[in-house]
Amino acid sequence: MSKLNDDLAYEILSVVEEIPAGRVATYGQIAKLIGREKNSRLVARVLSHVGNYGEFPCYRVVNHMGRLAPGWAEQEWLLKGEGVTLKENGCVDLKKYLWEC
DNA sequence: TGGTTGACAAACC
DNA sequence: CGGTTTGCCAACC
Repeated sequence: MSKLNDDLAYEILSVVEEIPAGRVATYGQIAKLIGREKNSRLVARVLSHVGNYGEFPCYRVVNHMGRLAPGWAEQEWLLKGEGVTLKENGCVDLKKYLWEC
């Protein structure tokens, strides 16, 4: 196992862990925080691979449109449980719930 | 070794 | 916000 991959996952999860409840962050936001703004896909890839590795609130991470992860219905309920409302299209109100640092 | 894919983003309409 | 086009970079085949 490459330590590079593990370290990247650690950085991502470390940021994800700092996301407050009832708030969401975009992949680009996290990618920038870990120094990989151009590589927002890597963040998504890692999160998809770890799933719920260590009870990390990866469900608070959405894409730039506020769209949730495809093939993951549970994420919607989790966000609702935090007080995040989703639109009919399934997009989060980034104007209100986007995490600002 | 090299082309395709992707839990994406920014720019444009 | 929503579709379309382009760009980026690592993983996958």
